Amino acid sequence: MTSDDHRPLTLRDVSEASGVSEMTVSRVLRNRGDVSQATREKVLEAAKALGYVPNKIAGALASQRVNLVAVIIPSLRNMVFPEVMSGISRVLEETELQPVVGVTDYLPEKEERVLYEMLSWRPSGVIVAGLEHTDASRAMLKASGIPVVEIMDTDGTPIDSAVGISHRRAGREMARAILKQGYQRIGFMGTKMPLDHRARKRFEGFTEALAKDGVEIAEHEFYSGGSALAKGREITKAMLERDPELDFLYYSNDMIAAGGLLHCLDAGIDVPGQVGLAGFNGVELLDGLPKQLATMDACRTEIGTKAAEIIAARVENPNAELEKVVELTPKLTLGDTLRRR
Amino acid sequence: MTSDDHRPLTLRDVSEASGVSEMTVSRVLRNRGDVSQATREKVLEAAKALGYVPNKIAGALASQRVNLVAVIIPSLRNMVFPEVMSGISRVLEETELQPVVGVTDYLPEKEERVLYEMLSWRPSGVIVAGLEHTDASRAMLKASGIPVVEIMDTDGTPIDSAVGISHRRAGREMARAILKQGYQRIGFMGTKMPLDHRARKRFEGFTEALAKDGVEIAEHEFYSGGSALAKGREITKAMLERDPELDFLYYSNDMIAAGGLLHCLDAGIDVPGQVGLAGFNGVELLDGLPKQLATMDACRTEIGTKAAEIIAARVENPNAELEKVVELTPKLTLGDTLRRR
DNA sequence: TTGAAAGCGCTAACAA
DNA sequence: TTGTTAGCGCTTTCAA
Repeated sequence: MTSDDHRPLTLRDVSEASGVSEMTVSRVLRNRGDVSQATREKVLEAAKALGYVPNKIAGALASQRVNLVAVIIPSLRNMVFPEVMSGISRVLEETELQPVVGVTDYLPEKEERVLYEMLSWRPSGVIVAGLEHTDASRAMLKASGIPVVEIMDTDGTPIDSAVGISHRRAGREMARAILKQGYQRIGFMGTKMPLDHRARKRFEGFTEALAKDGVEIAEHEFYSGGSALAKGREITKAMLERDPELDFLYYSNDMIAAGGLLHCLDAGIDVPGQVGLAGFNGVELLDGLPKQLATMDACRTEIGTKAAEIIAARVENPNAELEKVVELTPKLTLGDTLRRR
Repeated sequence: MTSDDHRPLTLRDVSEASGVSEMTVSRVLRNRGDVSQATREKVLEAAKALGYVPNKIAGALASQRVNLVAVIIPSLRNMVFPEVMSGISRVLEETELQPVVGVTDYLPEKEERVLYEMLSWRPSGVIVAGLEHTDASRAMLKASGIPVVEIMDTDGTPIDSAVGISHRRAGREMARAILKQGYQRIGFMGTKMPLDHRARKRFEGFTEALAKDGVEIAEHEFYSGGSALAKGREITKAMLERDPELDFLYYSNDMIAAGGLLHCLDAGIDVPGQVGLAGFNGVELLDGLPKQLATMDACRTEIGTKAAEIIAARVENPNAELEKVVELTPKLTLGDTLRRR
């Protein structure tokens, strides 16, 4: 039996192996301060030979600096969030900062737990989806004293700053576009998610703008679970059977809208002549459907990059004067399903 | 100007506020050791009133324990990995352990960097996608002395242990199923990813099994970039124009296969009579297409749960005797596109 | 350019 | 049941 019982290597081991003080080894490994070329090489060589990996736990405690940015999102299975993540990563890769993801499953209490957990690692900043949080979560974020960016949504008051789109406005604009094309008898389908505040706000903006023109939603249905594409087919079929006079269907996301489109094509319904369709999100994933869906893109990557830029700027200079709310403008795509001939 | 310059709270603050020693506060906050009900309440109250969030950096350094599991995957945008993640999370939620994700973008050098970064936080275990790594990465993993589970693939020799499917075998089985239905003139379409070893192994297994029956791939094409659905349409169209005699198309993933299916239906091609189709992955996302695609599911969630279970067991008992390689069996679904009438 | 000492905020181990 | 002491492995600060 050897004495190799896997004690992880420390600076001290590198120090001994290279005959240089721990302090100087530390300086070499961090590229800090002046170190002669000769010592630098000796140290690097020793570290590499031993396979030394620095202990960031100790480093962070000593330096009181943790180059982590907590990113708290509802889910990874909704393509929207991976896209936001890549925007964040792209920006942070240019800096010392690193994103760390936490997932809440759309549950406020879980968000609270995840947040507590992440804050206990003393990150340099927090990016969190949505403006709605438990009181305890808001309190923690405020007390943390670190930059906080709430993303995706701008309909509300941010704790510190916010980057996103106005979902109410998005709903209103879609409603206007639909009315403008002469559609009148409109059905709505969405997820049964009392906690998906953004979908709720879009729905509110949508009905509000319709109401201004004296139009009311003729039918609506909220689903949950299952494959979105299949669900979209299914509930579209059911809704059109209930009310065959419907001339437009608005969906809370592109996936169920795609299902709806496939149903309509199968059923020989003329789209967009007889029935128009629109979704929300602009998922590139779906380019290649028989017809291009009308949709509104949620500026996902841009939200990520902008949020990360704010965090980076605030970490760099905590007193930087930055806009508190960055409202991006979602782009409406009429596609082939929202253009009456 | 107040003295409130946002020094984060420490145990000492809670200790002073509650009149209990730091050590006892620490015990209460961690539910360790015996503490009288009275003290416990005093402490909890003080901690809550102050809004104290423990400093895990310090805790981890002192206890030499970090309840983090590094999960290193190529991408979050391929739905496969979020699904693996949810399997991992589900299991780890029952334990003290927490997953932390790192993304490599399918680049070995980036994997190496991410791994180094994660190991420097001294996690309790590592779950990493694939069996192919740089020498430096393997060395780090071996030297770390923590449990390592390589996931997705079992065609190779794991560093420590592995959970996945045999992609070679998956390719072979698909080939046999296709031949069995009497298809003879087969085209292959896949991603142009020299670094996607699993796709490569499936392709190898596929051609190998065909060769056993004296069949060779008639056409193949590798694409990159763009929306998979649109690409699938496009390259399928091109391939069928080049060789109209093809009677089967095998795709390296379900998304491009779906694009291919949509093209065939548009072009009035009888599927699966004239041309059969198959993909790989079994993405639930796509249920709801006009025809159900033949595919092979990659056991994504199960890979996640099993890998997490291994890590949890090894953390619990480092000497536990566990199987080194867990090979799961992918389920072949013939669907509507691989069944000659 | 290098080194020595002190301490980051917590917990293990032991003492009372 | 509670408290005291001594570090965990680094970095900051200051001295040489």
